[in-house]
This record gives sequence, structure tokens and C-alpha cells, in this order.
Amino acid sequence: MNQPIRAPRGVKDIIPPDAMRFEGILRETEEILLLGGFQKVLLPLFESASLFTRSIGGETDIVEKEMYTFQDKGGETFALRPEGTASLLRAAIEHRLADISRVSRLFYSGPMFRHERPQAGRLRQFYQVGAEILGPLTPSDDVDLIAIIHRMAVQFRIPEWTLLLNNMGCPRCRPAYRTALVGYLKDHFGELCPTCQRRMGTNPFRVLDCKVPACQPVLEKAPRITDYLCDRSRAHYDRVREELDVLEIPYRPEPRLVRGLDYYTETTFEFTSGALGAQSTWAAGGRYDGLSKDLGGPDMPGVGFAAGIERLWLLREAARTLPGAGLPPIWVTVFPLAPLARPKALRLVTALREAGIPAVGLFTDQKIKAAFRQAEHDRSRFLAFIGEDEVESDTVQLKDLVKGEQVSVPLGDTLEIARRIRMSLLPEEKEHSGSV
RNA sequence: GUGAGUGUAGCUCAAGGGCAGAGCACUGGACUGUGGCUCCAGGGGUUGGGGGUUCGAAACCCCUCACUCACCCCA
Repeated sequence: MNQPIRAPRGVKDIIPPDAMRFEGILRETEEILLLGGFQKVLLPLFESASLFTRSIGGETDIVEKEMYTFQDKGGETFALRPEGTASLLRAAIEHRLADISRVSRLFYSGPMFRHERPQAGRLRQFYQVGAEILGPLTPSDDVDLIAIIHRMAVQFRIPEWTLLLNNMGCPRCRPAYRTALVGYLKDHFGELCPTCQRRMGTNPFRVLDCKVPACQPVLEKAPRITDYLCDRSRAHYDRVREELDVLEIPYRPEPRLVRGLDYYTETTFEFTSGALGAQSTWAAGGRYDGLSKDLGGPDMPGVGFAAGIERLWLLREAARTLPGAGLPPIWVTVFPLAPLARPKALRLVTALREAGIPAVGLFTDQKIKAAFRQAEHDRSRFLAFIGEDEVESDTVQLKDLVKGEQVSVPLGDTLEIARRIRMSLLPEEKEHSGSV
């Protein structure tokens, strides 16, 4: 009758102790970006829907079928953000954070929303950390950005990672390639799957991504964008490749790498891993030299990437490099053995918290055995109990549940109690270290 | 949006038309204020939901929902 309400499909609760680990991944990823000189921007979770149709492209799958759009009470159409680059560019333009005269390095993190069928490594609400470099860029900026993701692969020990690299050309050279590609596909129309036959007319570049086995022989011999690049794009691509070699970052040229967002130009890349399921990309991005101008901002190049945190979780779990859950949530459980000890227990809990010790009182009529069990369940390191004898002598029994040692300490000497607890949990920390 | 597989106790799983079970976890006791080990006892379920077939359904059929994986798409 009273059905419990469940989380929406494709939306996951991250519960203890995983939440601390998840935030650890977020933090460690952001620390790498901070080392790269990026500054954080906090962006809204929803935007005008038109921001995304203008940037990502109205005929992409993301906008066409996956976006959570809604009208607010004023009748305006908004959308939960399906990605971060559009929002960040919007904010950069709005607040004049970037222009062609100087380089800006900005990053964001948080949940993104796409209405997709959930699958391994694919959720409807998922977390991304992304970074963008805006301004007067050179191919070296593309390489620098890739080097930062490479740093993640190394530091997190991402298993079986591969960097796929391509250059999609620019508005000058892409039309010629499109003509050549469509011409070729028309010649082999009968050999293509129905989806490819349809896409040939709507979005021929996407045909290159087809995974139907029967299409593969045709696609293998299809014209490659890299053979149609104009001189500038050709030079751009060559520079990126040379500088990746200088940094000794291995990559695989992937002339068929097409990204699903229309704003990409020139350099595009994907970091994949064989250790993930079908959703093998864990970080991806590229150049988007026309985006800022398209959004009404300065005519200014940009290059960026986004990484999927849930996918990083899966990979780091496989690599056994998941961050720890940190210190136990509760360091000491204070248990009054008799009702008359409750006021003193309450006071001790409060005093310990003021001394910086995570403490809880266990106010129950259960027996002491239940207190031990509760403390174990909470991973509480200490059990402090106050019974009739302790009320009489104004002391507390402080027991280290790991070492089994127990001492009697004067109840009023909160600092001594706090010191003993801190010493056991933070053996590294020196007593009264000057700071704070 | 399409397809396949799976839904039984908090968790992992049995029972394949005839009494809904085990292990772990949980609660109590042995052990009045000292946990983990051991032993004993106990609580827990409309077998995801709804309908149908049948004397009888967890099992067979239909619908539906959820989960998982894949297609697709992407981080």
C-alpha cells in the first residue's frame, strides 16, 4: 500500500563510507588542476536551454534526446546542464573572465544530467571535473592540457589506458572533407547498415563512429579527415603530435575519432581504458575555437576536457588506488551507565567536541554490551563510560577499544581526555604543534 | 529509444507445481559495570507489484515496475 519512494532511475545515492572516498577522488583530481594553474568556478546546475542548443548543437543526441528541459513558472525554458563547457564559457563571457589578450585557465566540477538508459559507468546524474584554457592559444596549450590528464592516468594508476588523438579540421577544411566522405559513402550505400544510410544525409561524420561489424570494411577505407586538412590545421596537428612525443606521452592517431558535440574544431582526444565496460572513455575533450564567438563572446580559441568521476572510481577501484575513507567518523562514544550519569555524559560530549574530538553520547537504557556493539558499529575508537562510581568520584573510564587499555581520568580534565584520544588516532601529530 | 538476463529475509544465495529455507548480519541469554571467541534461543518474508492457469504457484502464462549488461550515446 505505502510503497517506499525510491531514488529516480539512473540516480545513485553515495552513502558512507563511499561518500568520503568519492569526495577524495574529486579532491585529488582538482588538486592536479590546481597544480596546472587552473582556478575554480562554481556554476549553476541549470541554464537557459538555448545555451546548450547553441553550443552543443541542436541536432546532437545530447540535446535532441537526453536533455532534462523544463519550463519554470515564468514560462522560460531551462535545462539541467548536460555538460560543463557551455556553462563555463557562458560565465566567462558574462563576467569578462577571458578574452583574446590573455590566457585564462578555469575549472569546474559537479553533477551533470542526461536522460540515458543507465549502464555500467553511465548514469543520469553523474559527476564531471572539467577544465578549460581560453585566450590566445597555440597547439602547445592543447598538449599542456593533455599532459594534465596524463598526470591523472599515471598518478591514479589507470589500468590499460590509451590516448586517442585526432584533428577534425576547421571551418576552412571541413566542407571539402564532408563532400569527399559523402561521395564515398554513396558509392558504398548498399554495404552500410540502415542507421549509417540515414546518417549519411543528416550527420555524415557520425557514420565513422559506427560499430556494426558489416560497416567496418567500408569505413576502414573511407576518406580520412587528416588527408583533407588545410595547411594551418595540418601544421596544428603536427605540432601537437611532435610535442606529445617530446613529453613522451604515447598516443594513437584515430582519424575516425568524432566527438558528439558540435563545437569541437582541430584537436580532439579521448582517454579510454580497457578496464571499463562498453563506456570506455574516462576523459575527453578538444579545441573549440568558434564556441566563444557563437555564444556572443569574444572571438577567442579554447581548449578543454572533462573527466567522469564515476568512471575514475571504477578504474581506481580496479587499480586499488581508491582514496581512503579518512579517519573514523566517531572517535569516542560516551555511555552513561546509569540515568543519573546522563548530565555529566552530555557535558563531556560537548566539551570534547569543543576540544576538536568527534564525540557522541549514547543515551539508551540498554546494557553495557549494547554500548560496545554500538561503538564497534560506529568504528568509534574509544568508549568512555560514567557509572554510579564515576559520578561519585567525578571521573570517567576511558577505554581504547583497539588496544583494550582502560584508564580512569578526572571528568573535569577534558584536555587530558582529548589528548589521549588524539594521540591514539593521530600518532603522527606532535602535541601542541604551534599552529591553530 | 531497442534488446537480453535477473528480481526470494538487512546481505549472499537455495528450493524448478505440494509446509519458504541456509549462511552471514541482527536481538536476547549463558556472562547484574567491560565488546570481539564459543554455545543456546529468538525476531524477521504478502517470494518486486498486478492479473491469469491450477485442488494447490516463489516456480507456468500475460502485463507492469526495478536492477544488470549490451546496442545507442558519451565522461
